[in-house]
Amino acid sequence: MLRQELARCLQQAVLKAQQEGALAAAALPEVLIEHPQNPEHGDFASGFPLRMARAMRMSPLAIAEKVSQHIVLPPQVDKVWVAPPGFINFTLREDWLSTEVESILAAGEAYGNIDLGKSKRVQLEFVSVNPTGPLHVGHGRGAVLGSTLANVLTASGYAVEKEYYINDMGTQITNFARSLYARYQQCLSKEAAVPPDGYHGNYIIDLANEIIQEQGDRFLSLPNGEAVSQLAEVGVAKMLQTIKHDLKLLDVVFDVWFSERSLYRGGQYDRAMELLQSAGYVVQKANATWFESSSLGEDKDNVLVRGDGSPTYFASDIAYHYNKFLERKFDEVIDIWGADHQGHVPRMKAVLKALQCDPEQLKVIICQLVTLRRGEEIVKVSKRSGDIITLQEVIEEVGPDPCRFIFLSRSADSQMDFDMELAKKQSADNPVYYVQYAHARIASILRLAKQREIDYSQGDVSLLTSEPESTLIRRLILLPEIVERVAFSLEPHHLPYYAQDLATVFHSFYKQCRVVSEDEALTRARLKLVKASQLVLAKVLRLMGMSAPEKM
RNA sequence: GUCCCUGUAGCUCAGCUGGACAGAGCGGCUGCCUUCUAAGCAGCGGGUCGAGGGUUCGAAUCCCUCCAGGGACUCCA
Repeated sequence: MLRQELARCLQQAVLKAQQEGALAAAALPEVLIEHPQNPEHGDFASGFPLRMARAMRMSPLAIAEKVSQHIVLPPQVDKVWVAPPGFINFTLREDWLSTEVESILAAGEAYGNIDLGKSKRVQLEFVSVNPTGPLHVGHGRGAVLGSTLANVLTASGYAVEKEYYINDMGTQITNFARSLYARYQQCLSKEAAVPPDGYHGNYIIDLANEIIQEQGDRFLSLPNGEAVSQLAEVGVAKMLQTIKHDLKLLDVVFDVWFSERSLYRGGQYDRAMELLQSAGYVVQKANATWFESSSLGEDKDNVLVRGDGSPTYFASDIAYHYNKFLERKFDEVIDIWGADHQGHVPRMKAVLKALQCDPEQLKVIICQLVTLRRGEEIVKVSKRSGDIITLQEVIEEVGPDPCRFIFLSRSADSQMDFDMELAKKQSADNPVYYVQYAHARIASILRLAKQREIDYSQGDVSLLTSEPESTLIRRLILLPEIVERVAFSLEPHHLPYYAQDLATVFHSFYKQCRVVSEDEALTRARLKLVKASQLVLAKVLRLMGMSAPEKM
């Protein structure tokens, strides 16, 4: 990328200046190239001389002068100049910028793809909600974040696998099954009560009725324990169907659905525990089996196997990550967890150390909570109690594209209010539609061109020299950098901001530059630019998992 | 009590591993549709960047203390 190339040029210039004695010898920090906020400062800039001033015992401005004298400019750059208090600025050549339009057209849908990943195998695990109830908004956030990251990492040259971890055993599943059994009995006019720590939501009743419709009252004749365990199977399968269905509404699709129980049938659990044991991290105390995380710098130990002999969620998760790293051998694993799992992160890092893996291979994104509200009123989403608003209802009310856009527009670090009233009220002026409208506008221009049978394949892009045109091109060629940045930082929220910015620049161009006009040569050139804009806009929308409408 | 996240314009949020006058959307106020989509464009107004110290040539950004909101500290997941 041009940015890296400039950094290299600068570095070489410094070295050369040092060799010639123009600059004092000093260790060089990494040369950073940035985009100045103010366009008057050029396309790229570096504050490198400012940082070197002390070590070189020279004024930043003087250093900048020396460096710029020694620099060999890459062909894309028009000029380099020095600005106080010691910046080195670069401006791109207008004729090079216009040829970038051709590059975009040539790359087509692949424009923006980069080779950061070098085909490294990355597993992205997200959502992984207990199959004991429908998804709510908070889960939607994780789903959108994860699927978008998967899109971007794929575009960045990683081999990505998306996985959903199904917690299909353990205490919560038992609570769920008992609750379901109670509702099942109630629906068949039997006395029964949902356990206090069970699931009280109405969806359990619907589920019970559905099972009755399909399988009748056959569970009544089974012994209590058998009925519960069979209903657990049926109930979990049905909840998973609902979850899959809801995720599909947001265009979230997984490659692998991984069952927690399979870790026990497949021996991963035994092998992982054996490994920890032989490494000396497993101790027996207080009637339970513990992972001695305190010896790895944690503030306390954690239970692996309870007094009653049942393994904890933590033990399963150890077996699961053992499987991810040592059996499936992913180069990198990214887990997206809710804020309530934040305390789990250092534990899992400690586990990796114990398993002789590099903790850096595991990246955990903690996604802060979502509060759902309608104006002032906070809407409850808890699964275990009373009335809830499901993700499905939110999507149906707000629409999948606005949902995705809203979820993506905030960094995972910050908690968000999802205001249904606002989301719907804003619809008309929603940034979502603003971006999509730009795409639809483009489609409309291209339709007109087609209707008039304008062949712009031979358009001459060197005619694209006006200010709105070059501003637009400058934005278009930012796409690979945005992709890189999102892939590197694992922060997809930069995408919607870029999309919006691009749309703004396009709308402005549209207003100032008539595309299909009397001037045939200019028309052909501008149609190329418009087509390139469509490719980039559609690409960003696709990365965000949103639709790129031809008409609105 | 310990740990994690957050605190930037009336509201919702960006601010790229310290940089050149602090940005966007919404809301408010002005203008702009006989030509490719006005779900648009152009402009105005609006901020002691939670508070106080510190590091630095330079801090919204890094360090410390404090304040406020949220979350985690279960043989729950």
